[in-house]
Amino acid sequence: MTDPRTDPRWLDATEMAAWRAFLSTSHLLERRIEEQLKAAAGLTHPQYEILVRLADAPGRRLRMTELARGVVSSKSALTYQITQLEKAGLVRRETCPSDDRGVLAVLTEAGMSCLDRVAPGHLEVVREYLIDRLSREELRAMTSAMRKTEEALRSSV
Amino acid sequence: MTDPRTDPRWLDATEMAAWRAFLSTSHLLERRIEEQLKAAAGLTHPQYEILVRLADAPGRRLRMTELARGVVSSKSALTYQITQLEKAGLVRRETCPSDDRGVLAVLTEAGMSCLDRVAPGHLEVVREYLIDRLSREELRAMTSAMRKTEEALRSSV
DNA sequence: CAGTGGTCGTTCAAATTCGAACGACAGTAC
DNA sequence: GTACTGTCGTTCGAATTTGAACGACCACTG
Repeated sequence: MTDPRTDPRWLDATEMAAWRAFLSTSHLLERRIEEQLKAAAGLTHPQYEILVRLADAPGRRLRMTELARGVVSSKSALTYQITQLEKAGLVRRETCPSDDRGVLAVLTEAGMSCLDRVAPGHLEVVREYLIDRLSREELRAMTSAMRKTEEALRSSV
Repeated sequence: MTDPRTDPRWLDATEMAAWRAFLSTSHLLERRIEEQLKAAAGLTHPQYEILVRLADAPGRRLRMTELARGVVSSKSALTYQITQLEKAGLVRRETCPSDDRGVLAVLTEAGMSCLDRVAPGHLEVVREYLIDRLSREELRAMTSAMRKTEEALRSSV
């Protein structure tokens, strides 16, 4: 384990360029996606991601904590967003039958049809700016890289 | 130009996996970086990025709008953060000599030494979770991919 | 010089985020 | 059963972000 106080290993030009490109691009893409979702459905990106995760889950329902892990947000942020989505009728809360502490977020029919309506336009943005611009080899390498980092970050918490 | 309403080109499994890995990883990494910077220096990531951009700029100063472009934030968010950094003594404002509307954000000596103090620990995180885990080929492919997307997003606005 | 359209940075209200603290419940040990 | 330790989801206050609206200024036109 290196000690950054005594061994400041700077990034070389190539590494720094990679990091900055990643950083700028993730922010720019986030901005663009947010804009598209807001215009198309009045949804924020976190809200959309919640709907997606629920739609993929067995029974279209997930425990709050598990959902928070999936969408990478704090528990309190999820509580807030589920409340918003509940007001909009896209999600409802159920108490967990096997654990009285637990709460299940459940995708409603309205939520499902909202997702069906919004997903194509959203995915078109993802295609237009990211997926369709990458060669098959770039796509493969990026996925591999992202997975390594994701695994490292998830297992370190 | 395809119409998402009539031609919903879904992402195949490989593409979807790539997109989700990118999304989760960028959020997880953002979280980890935020945590490290907060603990090490009481800085947020946006604040740190502002210091970096100013340190790299000629004369260690940049126009507000140009700086906002660089760090990918709204103008109002930048106004807020520059005010915070000014209170901390890391940045000061100057009026632009060539344009009375303009404001220059200038990195102070304290700001420069703060950056020197904080950068190694920050870059160590970037290394530990991203850079050092990637092969040279993955790094190259990721940079190429990110640049394509970044350029597309910057030129479309 | 007055007029016009655009850019600059700031202000404002509203929405969202986070971490810390909390009460409620689960699981285990004794 | 009682006590202890940990997890669950929520609440709270503080900090931050956003887009819209604003006044100030620039550059150009006539």
